[in-house]
Amino acid sequence: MTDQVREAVEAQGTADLRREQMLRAALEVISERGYPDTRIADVAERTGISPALVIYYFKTKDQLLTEAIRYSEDAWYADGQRRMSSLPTAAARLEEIVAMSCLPEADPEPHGSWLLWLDFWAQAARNPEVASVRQKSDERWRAMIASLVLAGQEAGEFAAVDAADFAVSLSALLDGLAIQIALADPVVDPAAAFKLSMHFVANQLGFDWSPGRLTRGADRKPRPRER
Amino acid sequence: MTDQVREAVEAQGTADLRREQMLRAALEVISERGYPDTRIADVAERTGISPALVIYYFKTKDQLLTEAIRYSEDAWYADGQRRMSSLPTAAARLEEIVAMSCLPEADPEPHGSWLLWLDFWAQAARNPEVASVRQKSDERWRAMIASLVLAGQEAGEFAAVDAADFAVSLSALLDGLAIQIALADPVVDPAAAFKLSMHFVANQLGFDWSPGRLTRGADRKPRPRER
DNA sequence: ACGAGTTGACTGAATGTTCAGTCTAGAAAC
DNA sequence: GTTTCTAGACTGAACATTCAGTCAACTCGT
Repeated sequence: MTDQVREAVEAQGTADLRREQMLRAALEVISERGYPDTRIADVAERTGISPALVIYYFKTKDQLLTEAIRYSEDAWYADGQRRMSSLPTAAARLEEIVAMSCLPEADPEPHGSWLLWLDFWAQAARNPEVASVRQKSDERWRAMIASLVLAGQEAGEFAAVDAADFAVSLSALLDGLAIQIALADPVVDPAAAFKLSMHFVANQLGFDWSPGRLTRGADRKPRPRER
Repeated sequence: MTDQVREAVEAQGTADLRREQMLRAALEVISERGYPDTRIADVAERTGISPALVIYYFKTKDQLLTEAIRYSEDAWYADGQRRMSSLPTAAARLEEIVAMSCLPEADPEPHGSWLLWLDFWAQAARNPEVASVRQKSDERWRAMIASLVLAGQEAGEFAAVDAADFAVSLSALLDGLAIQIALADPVVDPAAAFKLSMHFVANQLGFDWSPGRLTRGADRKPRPRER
């Protein structure tokens, strides 16, 4: 662990490393305590530095938290792109996306990322900075879905639905299910959410899908952690 | 105004009246400032009383806010029941439900109720009291949808889909769209959300639906306010 | 009918805590 | 030897909650 850190220190400037450590720590704390109850002191402690240093890097608490959210968003999106890049068909990529939204998989903190979304949304309601991050993120997300649909249609995999409308619907559905998953609703577990989503997708796009077609979770090698 | 208040005082105990005033004030403040930034002083000021009295009625701030949310939930659900009761077909009732989730209509505070949901979810993530309120509320909501579907199926209006699955999907879709609406996403306005939802419903349940079938918003008499 | 007791609603002024952000000065890097 | 990092101690403000009591409306014994 210390070695990893040291390597990283060599690799990039101390400053950048520190920044990232703090951002990551901030994300951890946010998902544990919630955005409003996250204290500078928590982030400092987890990073192993003094609270003053946090303020030195990020002028204000708000900036720290906002940047943390931006960081998380970017990581999530990049992760999506990376995962999809290795899959051949549009259908498989769509399935990967849906899985990413529904299934915890190798995620370390049990419900971490999902809870983050809830705070994120609530914060976006009043904080314009956060609102703009969220808006862009959603835009990207929908664009990703839409372009996948278009690709699938060109390849003859999918029926001719309106890609933009489909993107809005699917992303909304996934968001709604994510809420239930994040809050551990007894009737909507991840697997059920995944199945429902895929049925929706297959039905709308007119292709066949049955559960377990891709053996998820069994044959995956441990991915490098991020977020 | 003073007369109304006086009447109300006669009608029910002073205590109950006060409670309700505070709960309503709390909801207003929550949707303006957000749950975490709601101060007891705000609620007191809006009710025209001293902060101490708020604590006198609700032992802690947390209790006040939790009860406010419960109050709001109950009102919303009761409103749904009331609205549906006057509609003849299952399809019309479903449409009413969807409209209630998507369209601001005569709602006074512009985005009030929707923002409330975001805070509500975020809060449910860590506050068990709130979590249980949310859970029950969602249960009710899905049960309402499912029973509507069953009724429609018995009446021969709807196709034979699994009612429970449909309820989960529709409520998730509506939640997801509600987020976009609450956060004023430029591409997902209420009307578009309504249309998308109804297409989903009609498609799943196998009936025809075209926008504007029921002339919404034109022929409605002003309903008594609540929430 | 009336005044001493009783109760419930209510308040203003503390109290105490929790934090974000500042200040000063030392260590390290360049 | 100056700039960049870093920490510890500190301040000031914002709040939730407590406390000690006021005030009005009642009961009920006489």
